[in-house]
Amino acid sequence: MKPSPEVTVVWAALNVAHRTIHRAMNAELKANGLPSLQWYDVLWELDRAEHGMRPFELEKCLIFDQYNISRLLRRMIEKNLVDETAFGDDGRGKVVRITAEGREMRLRMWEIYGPLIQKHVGKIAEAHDAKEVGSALNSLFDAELRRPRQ
Amino acid sequence: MKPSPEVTVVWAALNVAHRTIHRAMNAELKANGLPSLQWYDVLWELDRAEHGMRPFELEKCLIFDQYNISRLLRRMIEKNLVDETAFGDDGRGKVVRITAEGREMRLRMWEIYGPLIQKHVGKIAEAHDAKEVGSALNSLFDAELRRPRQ
DNA sequence: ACAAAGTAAATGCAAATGCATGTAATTAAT
DNA sequence: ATTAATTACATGCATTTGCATTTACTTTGT
Repeated sequence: MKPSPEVTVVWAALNVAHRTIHRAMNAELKANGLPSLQWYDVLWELDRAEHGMRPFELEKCLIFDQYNISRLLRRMIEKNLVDETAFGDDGRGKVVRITAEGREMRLRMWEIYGPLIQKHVGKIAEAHDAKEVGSALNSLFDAELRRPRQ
Repeated sequence: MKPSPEVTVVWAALNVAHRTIHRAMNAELKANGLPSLQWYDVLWELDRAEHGMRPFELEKCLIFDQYNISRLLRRMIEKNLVDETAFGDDGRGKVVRITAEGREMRLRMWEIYGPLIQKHVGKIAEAHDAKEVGSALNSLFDAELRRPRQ
């Protein structure tokens, strides 16, 4: 079935908005000597997880590929933002936790990132109903693992 | 300035929607032996350009980095989807054009891609005003180079 | 109990990307 | 007219990603 013009417009706009904003944010983070948004997402999920998380949980809730989570975690562990411990109940598994240093890093990132969200995405609230748009976008994917985000 | 919760929800939803849909579409294209959405975007822009385009124009309208466009075009030229000719008026420049094979490829991709847009993004039209959402998303970036898209 | 199937995570190798810089041509400045 | 600054595009090198496969357990089926 061919896509309707309205739907196509949504898709095109979604792409452009995402790319433009994402690249601007990453550039700004980098300019401040901070890691990328990817790292923020991991830190944020781990910061909220009371008892750490399994890599496969991160994989699902952040929509990463398994091998990417695996390697990203290794890099973050090397930087002491995250640590890992074996998971007793299942010999294959492990649990990753954010470190104190990781929490600090997340906060430093948030000082930059938070205002950037408002700057780039806040425009939407000027002429549109942000709640409506958020809910519309949320309807676009099958949510199983969604947890509220800061 | 800290971001408002509504705005943050829009941003989070924008990210999840984009990633989920993008990865599903690319997976489907690959499963059909077709190139990625990136390639589609280039083919589409070139298909509409009557007299070819300069790489720097593609760079701007597709929001690519200069070196990425440069290398992407090289790969597409190697596959005979695109060809290049020197640009007479400016010795530094060149003009790239879609080939007949490139047009064919775009159509083959569109047969898969079009329905996927409807499938993944069409949901939005069930419970929301797609035009409103499209316009809201379009308000998120400063558009200079926007041209309507199929 | 044992083999077969499934799941969690890591990894070797190839391809793509990011970053800095290079090359060549054009435009601006004095 | 010469030099300096800018623009268009390419590229070497390091990092990251994608893909396929591997390793090490666990669960299921008989």
